[in-house]
Amino acid sequence: MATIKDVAVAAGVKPATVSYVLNGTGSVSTATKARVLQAAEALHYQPSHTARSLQRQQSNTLGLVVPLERDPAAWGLIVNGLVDGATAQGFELLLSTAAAGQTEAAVLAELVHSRRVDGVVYLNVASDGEVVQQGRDVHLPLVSTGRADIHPHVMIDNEAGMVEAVAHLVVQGYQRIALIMPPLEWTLAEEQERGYRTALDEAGIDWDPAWLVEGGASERGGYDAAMELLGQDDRPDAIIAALAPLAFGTLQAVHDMGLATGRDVAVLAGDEPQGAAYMEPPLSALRQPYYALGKQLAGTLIARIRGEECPDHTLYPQLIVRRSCGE
Amino acid sequence: MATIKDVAVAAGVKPATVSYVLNGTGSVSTATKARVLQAAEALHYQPSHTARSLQRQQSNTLGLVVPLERDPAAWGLIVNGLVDGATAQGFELLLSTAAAGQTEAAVLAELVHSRRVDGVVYLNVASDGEVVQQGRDVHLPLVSTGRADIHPHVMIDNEAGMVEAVAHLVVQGYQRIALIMPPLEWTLAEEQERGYRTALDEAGIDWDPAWLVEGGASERGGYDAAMELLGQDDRPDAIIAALAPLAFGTLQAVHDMGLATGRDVAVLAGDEPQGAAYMEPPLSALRQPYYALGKQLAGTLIARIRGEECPDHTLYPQLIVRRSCGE
DNA sequence: CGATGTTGCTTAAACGTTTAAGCAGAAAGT
DNA sequence: ACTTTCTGCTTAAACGTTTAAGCAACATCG
Repeated sequence: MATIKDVAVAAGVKPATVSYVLNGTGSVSTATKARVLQAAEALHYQPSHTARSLQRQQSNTLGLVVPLERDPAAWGLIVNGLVDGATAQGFELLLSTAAAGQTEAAVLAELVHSRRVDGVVYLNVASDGEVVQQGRDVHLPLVSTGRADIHPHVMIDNEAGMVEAVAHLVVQGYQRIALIMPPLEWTLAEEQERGYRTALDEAGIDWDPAWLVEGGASERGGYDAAMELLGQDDRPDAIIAALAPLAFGTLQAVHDMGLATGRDVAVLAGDEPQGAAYMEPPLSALRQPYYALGKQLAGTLIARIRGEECPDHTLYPQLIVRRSCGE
Repeated sequence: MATIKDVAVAAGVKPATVSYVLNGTGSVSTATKARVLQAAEALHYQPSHTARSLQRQQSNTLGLVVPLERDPAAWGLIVNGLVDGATAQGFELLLSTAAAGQTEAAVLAELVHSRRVDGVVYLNVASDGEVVQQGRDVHLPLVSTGRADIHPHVMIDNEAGMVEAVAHLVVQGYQRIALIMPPLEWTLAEEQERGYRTALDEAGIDWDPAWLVEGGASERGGYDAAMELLGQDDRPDAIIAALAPLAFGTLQAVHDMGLATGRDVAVLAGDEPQGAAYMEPPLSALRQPYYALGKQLAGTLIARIRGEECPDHTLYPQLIVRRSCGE
């Protein structure tokens, strides 16, 4: 592989001159410039990213601490957004995840201390108390999502999304609206619950605490939770399932109870699964802006790295109304 | 950030000694060793990955050329497999994609010449003739999928998957089996068609060329293709849709023609969408081993990098039978 | 015509590691 | 007691860049 020295020799100059030509810094005669460019071209020369990083003390690379738990659907889109956002600004993306027995916090620390990235994206800071503290200590640019108290951040306003969903159900005439929540330790649970309460209070609707149940993150959990809800005396006439798997389980439960989704009980998913439009009935859902989240995270982090202004951002889920919550 | 020099000073030795201690090479007295370790600990010293890479001429990093077109569902799983496979062996993953107006081949070339990765994963080599040639030229370890003639590779045997699917439909008594294919320039199209023909020939069933239609990659394309198929005089009694979106479009078309999926016409997806089990009727499908693909790609590439044996691998789709193709 | 800039290149240091080679001093063998 | 071998450290070069500083040669100016 050709180095700057090879090019220098081929062009009959010293490496420094080659560097000046290639970077457009320094003053070089047109003749020399031409010879250098030609030599570089002929040798397929490309600077060693490693050597350049070492010297310049920056790598044009964004680090991503890959979460241990990855919601498969969301995850792919977030990575897409990140890589596109990074590439648009000339950055690349380095993925790092925990080896066996390692915590996410440790991965972050390693990434930071290895000095091979100019900044780090940390998803779901919330889930890890240790990291929150560490995030503050780190002097390397860091952008996160999931906690509003770490700056800069990009948030998805799940509360607003839930408010919109509940409000829509209310307008449709539903009065007994239940919510199957994700694991309570996820900040998502808290955010959605706030939205749920806010919307119902605002509508002046009394709600039964028994309509708020945790379903975990699995289809099975959603099924069990929905069965419990539907078995109540005063059973809900609408169920919001926070996650896609919970919604699947719910649909199954509604069916098994001999009820019809959309007629006997409305179902709305807090996260839109692929093919939601093709289920029977088509499934209403909140469409989460995962791609935009990734892209914005990259953009914000790069702004931060460059010392530009990097305001916090908030993105909103979009309510997609289909037949599973009436027509 | 602490460097090896800082540690050396703190421990009262020279940098080389620190290096020897930390890498376990060289002979150092236990006393000195202890002092060095303590100093390193106190300063939170971690070697600069960049400097180490420069010196060792290897980075413990795998490069991934991120395709321009990313099937969102598959993509997330493949990345998961890659990152887990890499991490398991102490490697990290660098994502690189084309900037505006850049080809995938150019990204590959840049990645290779930048000398910041020890090997490259290239998905869908097939789609890009330029890359095939380049792949052969590159002396950096390269692993691919999608073309059996580039070594090493990890393939998904789509032909076998299709044979299994068709054979199952035949056993179920279906005789007029149609196939909605992905874009014909994808190797997938060719592989699936081979499987389709093989299975039908083996079963001694005559098939009508009109039952093989291209549907592209969108729901709309699947809808149109299915409408065309179902409008024929001798309409098929079973439709295999190569991709998830094609399957969605097909389901819609069956419905719009006033037919019942699973009773009037069987539908089988060549790629299983999330929630397939919860559609009505539950959708039969080939489950693609995307995660395993990613993991194996990483494993194979690392073996190649280490100079170990790295045989080619073949993975198989798994047929998941549900009610959309009879009971 | 000598002082002053400017142009175009070179020299050399630096970035943070690793590692071959060197070299004292101690232990061991003759 | 004198070589030899080991132990434990240091010196210095190397990896491939960038960039400040140096320095000729030449142009410009009073």
